Amino acid sequence: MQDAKKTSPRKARSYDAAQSMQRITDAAVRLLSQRGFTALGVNALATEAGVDKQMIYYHFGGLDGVIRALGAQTQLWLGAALQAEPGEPYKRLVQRLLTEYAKALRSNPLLLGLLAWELAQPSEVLAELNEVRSAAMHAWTAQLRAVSVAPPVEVDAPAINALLLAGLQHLALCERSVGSFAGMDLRASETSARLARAVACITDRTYATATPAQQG
Amino acid sequence: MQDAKKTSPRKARSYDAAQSMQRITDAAVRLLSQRGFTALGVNALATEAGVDKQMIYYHFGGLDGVIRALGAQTQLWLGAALQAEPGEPYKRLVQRLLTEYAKALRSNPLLLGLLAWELAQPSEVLAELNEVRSAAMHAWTAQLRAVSVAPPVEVDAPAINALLLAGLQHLALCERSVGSFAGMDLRASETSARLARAVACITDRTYATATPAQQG
DNA sequence: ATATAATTTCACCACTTGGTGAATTTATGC
DNA sequence: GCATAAATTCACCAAGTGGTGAAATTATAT
Repeated sequence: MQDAKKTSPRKARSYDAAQSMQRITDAAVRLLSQRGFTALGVNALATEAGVDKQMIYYHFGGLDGVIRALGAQTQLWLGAALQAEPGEPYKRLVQRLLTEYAKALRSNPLLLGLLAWELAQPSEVLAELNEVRSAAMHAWTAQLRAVSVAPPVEVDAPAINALLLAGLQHLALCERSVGSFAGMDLRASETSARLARAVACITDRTYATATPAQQG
Repeated sequence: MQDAKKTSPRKARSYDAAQSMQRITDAAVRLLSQRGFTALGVNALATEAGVDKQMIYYHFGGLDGVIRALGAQTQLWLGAALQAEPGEPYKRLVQRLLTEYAKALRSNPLLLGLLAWELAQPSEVLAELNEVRSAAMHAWTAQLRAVSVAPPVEVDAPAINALLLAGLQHLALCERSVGSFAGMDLRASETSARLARAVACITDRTYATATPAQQG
């Protein structure tokens, strides 16, 4: 009975700060991605983590600290997995980016929870996270712009891309909450493919710079 | 002093059910559009309305009843102000629709509050409102389809329109909460014009059916 | 005028919320 | 082994939550 402590010395410590913090952040992720930000209170979080709520104040200084830790721990803004290929035309690059972003977003319930939270209740902590996220995205697009080809000049590429990005983000949020938008069943199996094709179609035609050689 | 009751018989009734209900729904609109749905509790609503909270249960049966009344009272889904002009090409029609929708949405904080609420906390009552709203929108597009020209067949118009609509809606939500999206300052004066132009550009090029006569 | 129904207010309930002081238990350095 | 610090638990607080029963007030019909 009591030899369990010796067989696994790494796990069976009763007073382990790191483990407690991990439990708390894990529970926060669970609550936020499954039940939304309204369920993320001090009491509920402590209960979900199986820990006294005082631990939240002791280790993180409060709920805000947990949120910040969440941002530091998880990669909320998509890793730099997306790279520009050498001679890739701008329109195809944007298309690939958007569809990849949509896919990544749909499989990241934590980020979706944070985004919904920010839309409903803007706060300083969430603004911090947003700051970091958008800064990363900015740097990433800048690095992209340096490497890849230039966008067409005759259109307002930033506005267009923002609009499409916002659309995909909104549809991801709707899929998770209501499940549909404007009559489209977002949880249907073919929907994501339809949207990907729509993105492709839009980028293809909108970023078609006075094509030197007409094809198809 | 006591003649005030006789001078304005319509207003100075102390026990007026209609007036109480109006006060409550008005207060609900105020709270929801200004402070978000987390501020819309039974107690806060009663206080804001200057009425005992029992009135909420007596007249509406609870908070849900107030929400339903909100949906019935206000026109949440844009009046039928948008009509298709006789020979208007599809792409211009869609463009006009989208920009009008964006404009109307931006000036309707109540609807924005409800949308944000639904994204964060899907509930039955909100689903009802959403149902009504999307049904109205569906009927409206159907009537539109009957009157106006047909959309191009070579593209998935519903998906494209949904994506653009979702983008505008998301940007409206972001404008109200964080104020920016993807590095764009949504509260800047020229932003709405930029977005309108982006929409015009996208629809113009995406819905350009093998144009019979090239102009411009 | 008066009885009755509609409307409003008051007082209270159990429960949850975020937050804190103090005691208790475990780890750690000497 | 022992003092000290770190980590955890417990007990409690004031304030706020949704909700209800019953009394009090006002309108209305007779």
